[in-house]
Amino acid sequence: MGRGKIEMKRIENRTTRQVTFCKRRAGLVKKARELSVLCDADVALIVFSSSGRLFEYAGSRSMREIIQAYVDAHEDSSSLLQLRSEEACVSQDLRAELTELRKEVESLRQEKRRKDGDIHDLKLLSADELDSLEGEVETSLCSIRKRQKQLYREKMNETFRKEEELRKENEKLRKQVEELQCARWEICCAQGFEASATSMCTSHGMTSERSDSFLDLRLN
Amino acid sequence: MGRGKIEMKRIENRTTRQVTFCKRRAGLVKKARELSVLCDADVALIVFSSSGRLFEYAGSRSMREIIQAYVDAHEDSSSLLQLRSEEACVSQDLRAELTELRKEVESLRQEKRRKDGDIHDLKLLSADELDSLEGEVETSLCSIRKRQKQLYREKMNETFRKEEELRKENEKLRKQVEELQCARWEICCAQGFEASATSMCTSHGMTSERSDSFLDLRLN
DNA sequence: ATCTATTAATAAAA
DNA sequence: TTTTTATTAATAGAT
Repeated sequence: MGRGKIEMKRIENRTTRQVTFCKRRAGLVKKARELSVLCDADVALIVFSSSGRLFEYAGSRSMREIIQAYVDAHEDSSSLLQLRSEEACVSQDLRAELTELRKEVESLRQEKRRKDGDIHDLKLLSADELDSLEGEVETSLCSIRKRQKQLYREKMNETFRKEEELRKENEKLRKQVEELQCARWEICCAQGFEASATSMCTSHGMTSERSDSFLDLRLN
Repeated sequence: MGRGKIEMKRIENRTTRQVTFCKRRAGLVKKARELSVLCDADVALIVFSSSGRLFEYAGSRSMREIIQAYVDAHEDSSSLLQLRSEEACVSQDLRAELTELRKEVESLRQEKRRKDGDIHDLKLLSADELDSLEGEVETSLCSIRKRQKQLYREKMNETFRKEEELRKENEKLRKQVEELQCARWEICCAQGFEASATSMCTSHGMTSERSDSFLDLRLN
């Protein structure tokens, strides 16, 4: 990407090297930031120019935190690094908790990655370890499906219960309606059969069909 | 640079984010190496994926040396006053980290319990959440089984390779034996056929069967 | 993992 | 230095 390719070796011309350093350093920092933002990653970049000038970038967390995390990940070499400021400022028990928590988070994350089937972590396992992991995950899957079924049953039961409730209520309402209609019918009878029955029914918006079947029921 | 621009914010789709992370991490490391080589710079790059996996690159010098140089550069350039405020910040940072870690441990533990199929935790999930959990665990199981098969194939290939090696060695040895026996036979011939052939063969513990087939081969 | 249409980075020149 | 511009490189989305 440029007016021509360049060989991947130290640029001999001092000026060209300096210019390239400036441009590429800026590009590298930009890319580091993009990785951090797009992928929610912690990125730390330290660059010393050939003349010894320091440039740095830290995304998501502070440089100190990221370096600390790096050191934690290489526990055995931690003594080689001096992080005196931490020693000076944090009380003993707080630091102990921090160490414990870091360890636990690391171990939980690793276990999570394995259970998530991350290929990089699975590659660290032997055939036997893989088998037992498979067993664990299978068991989990069974439990999850069992719970799904249980939840499904619960919901169905709930639905049935509601249905039954509604059915009973319907029945009750139907009876009330019937009783009320019956009462009204009797009033009709009391006022005289031939003249008033049809006028009452039609004046309350009943269809002649509905009215007929009602009459059928009452008269049979 | 791709089939379209992308917004510079966290990629929400988990799969896309992971793929992008892989690609861009590789790109970033490549660029870091190029800067280091072309411009003779010391470059240190530390990347933690969102799942906590560590990736690193150190050019020109070791990571430890570059980090040490970084720490030294900060110590040298800070006055007493600046150092104090920095330390105060560091202490703040640690407290914040502690809080974050506690939260993360709790959330990882809960997720673990869910993935382990703990009924109490599963009961907190809705049907939809259960479905997506089921999907995740199924996918994990597939990955684990894929890795099992891969490992199995690798082992088989190794076995085949060894077998082939042994077969070839056997062949070579068989030829050596044949040549030696042939040479011995010629000596026998030179000493006279009828009298000495049988006595020589039997005197070196050959079974008559093996001896016969050998004679057959040589005489046909 | 591999491919390819696009965008992004940058080498050289100004 | 910074800007411009011709080229190469990186990579998003698809497969």
